[in-house]
Amino acid sequence: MQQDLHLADRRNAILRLLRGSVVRRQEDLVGLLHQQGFDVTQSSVSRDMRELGVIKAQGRYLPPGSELSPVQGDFGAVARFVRAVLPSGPSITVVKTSAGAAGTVAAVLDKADWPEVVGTISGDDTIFIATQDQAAQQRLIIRLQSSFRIQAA
Amino acid sequence: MQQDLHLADRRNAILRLLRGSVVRRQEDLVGLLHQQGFDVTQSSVSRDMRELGVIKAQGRYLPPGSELSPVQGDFGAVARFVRAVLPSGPSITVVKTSAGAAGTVAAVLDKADWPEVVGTISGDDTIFIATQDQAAQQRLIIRLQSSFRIQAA
DNA sequence: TTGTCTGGTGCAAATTTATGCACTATCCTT
DNA sequence: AAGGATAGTGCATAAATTTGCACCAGACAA
Repeated sequence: MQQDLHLADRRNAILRLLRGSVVRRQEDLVGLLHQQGFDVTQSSVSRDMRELGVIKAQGRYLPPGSELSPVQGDFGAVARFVRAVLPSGPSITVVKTSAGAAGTVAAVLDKADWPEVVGTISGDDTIFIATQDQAAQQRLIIRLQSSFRIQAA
Repeated sequence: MQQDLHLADRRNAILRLLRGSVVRRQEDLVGLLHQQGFDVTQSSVSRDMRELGVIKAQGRYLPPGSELSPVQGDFGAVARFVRAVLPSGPSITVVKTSAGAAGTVAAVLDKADWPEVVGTISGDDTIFIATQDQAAQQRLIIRLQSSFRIQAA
């Protein structure tokens, strides 16, 4: 199939468009492609998406390589300060952060107002989180690890 | 909203399920959740997805942190061997790979049979790709960078 | 307690996305 | 040159996801 310029060009255009603009629906892409002279229907765009390995996240389409940037709430912003999440006994969970960042991270946690959290206090690089019991603690840890994308202790 | 155990538990369960199984439709998730005792409809799952920042790629749902999806075709498998993509004049593009990997990478490229490629030859850690003209070369470079997820030269 | 307010939900309808089928242009093989 | 595969596509339709609306339960203030 050497010389199917149309298809190849269109797919490159799609990748470029996804990088440059916010595309929420395949129809949007159809419109943008039309502006650039590509006469194509949503059907083909749907197939292109699959072929290119395009990702849909937070309600928008993103090109394959793009880092899952659009963070998740405020967590993405502080995730890099979090060093570890460790249980201490059945109801206390300790979050270690880089120096001076505990307050910032704790603020985000407080704001999140998670149901399993009874209370938190934070020092310079450490946060103590109290949960009602071990079950809640386990849920909390799963959630923390997920939110900050860290590996299990 | 302190103590909405139901919702919090369900969302943690969703994250766990997404990590452990291949979920292609929200209905699948509804089924899995039912098995675990969560009585919920697809509507709520849809909302959970948005809230959790779940990603949909290659036709399946993935938890937020999960690193860039299960490769795209064969490219994912060899992407880590690719060191750089550089233009040489208006029609030759050079791909640098780790020692000994050029052949493997070239094989994948040949198999892809991209329209803008006229021909390729490979050494031990270098691949030369010939394109018809500069326009094709540019499209090729964009495509290579996208496929191998490397930053522009 | 009683009246408000708010978050979470299901239902059903609207919107989006995926796909079966038919058709065309090309490429290959003979 | 002819016949038979194949890829790419649009159309129409099926399948999947999102969303407006109404309702309900718990939290709060008076």
